[in-house]
Amino acid sequence: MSSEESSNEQKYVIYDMELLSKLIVGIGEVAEITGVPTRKIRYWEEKGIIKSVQEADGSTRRYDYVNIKKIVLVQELLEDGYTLDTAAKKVEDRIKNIDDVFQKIALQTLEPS
DNA sequence: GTTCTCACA
DNA sequence: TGTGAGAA
Repeated sequence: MSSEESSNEQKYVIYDMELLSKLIVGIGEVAEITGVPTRKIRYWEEKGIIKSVQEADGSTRRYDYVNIKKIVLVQELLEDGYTLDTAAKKVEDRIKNIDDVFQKIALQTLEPS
């Protein structure tokens, strides 16, 4: 999705957050789907910019919705010429901002004064 | 298929 | 910043 392939493609929007938050896939599938090689994913994790959730017995890395999203975002920023560190920082900031917004919304709607 | 580490670009 | 290769 480089630039302006805007109109005719109909996209599916997943709005079942409950299900979305439970999507956890292995590194192989993440690599295949996102186009980021497993080697690079491990490298990023080693750098601390993403983290995998580990099941007790298995040794294979598995990634949840948030981290898969990070992988995609970081990759886009890298393609735009950012360094890995700055890309990671921008991703963290964006996620934090979004979290803050929904935190405020949640507080306002769940605890109306 | 996955893991790690060392070395190299 | 990322890969290759070998070994487990």
